[in-house]
Amino acid sequence: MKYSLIDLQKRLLPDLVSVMQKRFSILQFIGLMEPVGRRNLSVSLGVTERVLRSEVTFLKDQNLISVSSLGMSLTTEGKDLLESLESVMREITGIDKMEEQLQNILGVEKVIIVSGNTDVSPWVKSELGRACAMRMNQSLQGENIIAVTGGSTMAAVAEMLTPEVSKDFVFVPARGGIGEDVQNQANTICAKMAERTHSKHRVLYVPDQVSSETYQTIMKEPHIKEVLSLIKSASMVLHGIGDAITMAERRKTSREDLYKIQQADAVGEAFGYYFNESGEVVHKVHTIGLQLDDLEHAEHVIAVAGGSSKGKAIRAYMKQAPKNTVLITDEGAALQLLKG
Amino acid sequence: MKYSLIDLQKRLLPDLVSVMQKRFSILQFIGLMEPVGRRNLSVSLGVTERVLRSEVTFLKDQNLISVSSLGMSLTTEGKDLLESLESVMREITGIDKMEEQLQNILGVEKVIIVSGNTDVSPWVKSELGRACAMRMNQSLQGENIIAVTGGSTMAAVAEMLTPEVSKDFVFVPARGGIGEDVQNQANTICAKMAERTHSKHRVLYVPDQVSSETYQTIMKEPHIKEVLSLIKSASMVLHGIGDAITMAERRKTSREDLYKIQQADAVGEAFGYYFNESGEVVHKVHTIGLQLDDLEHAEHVIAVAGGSSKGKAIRAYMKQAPKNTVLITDEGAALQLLKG
DNA sequence: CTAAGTGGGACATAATAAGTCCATTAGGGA
DNA sequence: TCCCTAATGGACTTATTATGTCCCACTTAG
Repeated sequence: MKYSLIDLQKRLLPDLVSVMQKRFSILQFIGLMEPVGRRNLSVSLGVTERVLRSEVTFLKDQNLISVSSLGMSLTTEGKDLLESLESVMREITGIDKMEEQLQNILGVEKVIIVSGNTDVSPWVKSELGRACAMRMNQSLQGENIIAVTGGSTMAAVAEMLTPEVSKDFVFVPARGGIGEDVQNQANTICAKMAERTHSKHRVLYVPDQVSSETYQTIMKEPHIKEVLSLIKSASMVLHGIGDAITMAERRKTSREDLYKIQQADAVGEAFGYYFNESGEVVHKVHTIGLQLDDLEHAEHVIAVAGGSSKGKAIRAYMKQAPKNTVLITDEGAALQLLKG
Repeated sequence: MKYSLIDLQKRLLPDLVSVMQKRFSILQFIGLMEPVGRRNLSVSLGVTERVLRSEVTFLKDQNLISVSSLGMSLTTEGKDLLESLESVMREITGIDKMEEQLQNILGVEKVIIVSGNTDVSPWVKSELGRACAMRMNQSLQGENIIAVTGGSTMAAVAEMLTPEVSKDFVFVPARGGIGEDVQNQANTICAKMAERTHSKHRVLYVPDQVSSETYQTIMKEPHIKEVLSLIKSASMVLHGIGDAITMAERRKTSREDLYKIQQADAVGEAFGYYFNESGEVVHKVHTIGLQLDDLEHAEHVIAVAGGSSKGKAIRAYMKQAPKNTVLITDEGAALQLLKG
């Protein structure tokens, strides 16, 4: 894999872009409003006057702006620089801008975008995983219960976890009996995550379709009851988002359910819930564990999904998603979301 | 004029390159010596252990290196990054490296290189001027007497001065009677510099070739005496470096002097002194004002000259140049200097 | 078993950034 | 002409961050 200059720099100096962005927008505003005073400018930019002042002295030393008793203006040099910057910044901060835009559009806590498109470049899935692991590392400290769903994306997240993240985790499958191949089952993924972080996990095996009677019996099982209470008290929920039809087909969905899903124009799926384009729940896999309403009570909710083909699914689910959700996605999906 | 990405970044975040360089070399060393411990590494890199430690924790957080009880090693990611970095850094820090090398080779206080080649791109001369103005800004505060020579390069410096540099300057021509066209005469340039910085200047008009008798008379002139004493007490000397033959031809040099200069294989010229490739003075324009020996007593000496055609001249003069000289040149000349 | 190497914890201190308040001044409108 | 507003820049305090310093526990090679 080949890194671009800016990627290298981001890695070696992570707040390069944010600093550049800050100074760039100061120049931009001055260019727009010149001559302009500090107070005036600081409110426009939403920074305190003091930090603006520091920036201003810096820019003055760099000979990019000149100050007079009328206010600040760009120097000829500053104008030239700004001109070159305009095009460069669009490129550099494209992703950052997209994150911001999506945060606003989707109305969630945070959107994290990794560059690339999972549909085109499979390795981007690992990048999603890494971004998720990083986020977990940032948000969590000490003991935590983490509820996890299945899917290949979640499997990628598991692969990117390291013991450094923490050791006091308990991973639990978010819901029982969502039949997939073993490798991508929630139970398997929980085990993998626990292994990679040197922490613990629980399993939850329940038959998919059961009679009401059997259901009651199962629910009385102490082991099951414990896992269920763990799920309800999870401080973090980690889940993927899938394309409705793909998911339905992958699972052993009954013919009538499949028909129902198709008729209702379901496009998205997350932890067993199917959503149409308006974000309404049109079908729900009947099983125990985490329910949609429970999400709001979790401190952290991270949704991970990438690839332009998942754009619709993500948009659909996001209409229902609780505000405390953090969406981790890729450029491919992000562009789809913005197109909408 | 079009700025490149890295130029923009340097301007918006001046210590970007130095930070990148530092972290890059840490990665480089670890890659070379892994596994290696902190103490060991810190002496190799010549940084204190504590700052290395801060860097290490940073690199660890970035997942570029891994630490164990054996020491530090690169992660796979770190290796990938390093590989990409090797080529990028060569490019980015090429000029910085050249500056360092030339400082050592020439044995002067500082070498500042601007990118480009004055011979090819005329606008680079303005860049030289800007670099000089910046340097002046950095080194000088309060009241200063500045002795200046003539030449088109010095004229370019004058063009780039701004009132921000300071207002308490007195510009004086370094030497009298070095005949050139009016535009590039020391007197004209001093006037221009004074005008652009809102400060003062003096003029010094003396005939080129005079009899000993006339000379004595002139020297008694109070106005001349004052200017001469200003020159001797200048805290900064600003001068260009020229190609010997070109300069000799441009001046109204007598036939015998021209012959003398050519016979002595003079290649370089600065403030009326002609130097051969060994740096020996082979001819000297007889006039009053700044003498070569006076340079050592000036606090700051800035020599400005660019263009690959001036490489030889610069090298010749630099053999004589006082140690407190700051050389401002361009890539074209710098490459010539390094070739030698 | 020892000794030399390792990382990392803990704390003091220096350097830097940011918050806060105010003095001074230039320019524009009445 | 004069005053009022908005401007910068100085000065001080406080918070945050980087660095210097010392030491301890641990691993591993010999």
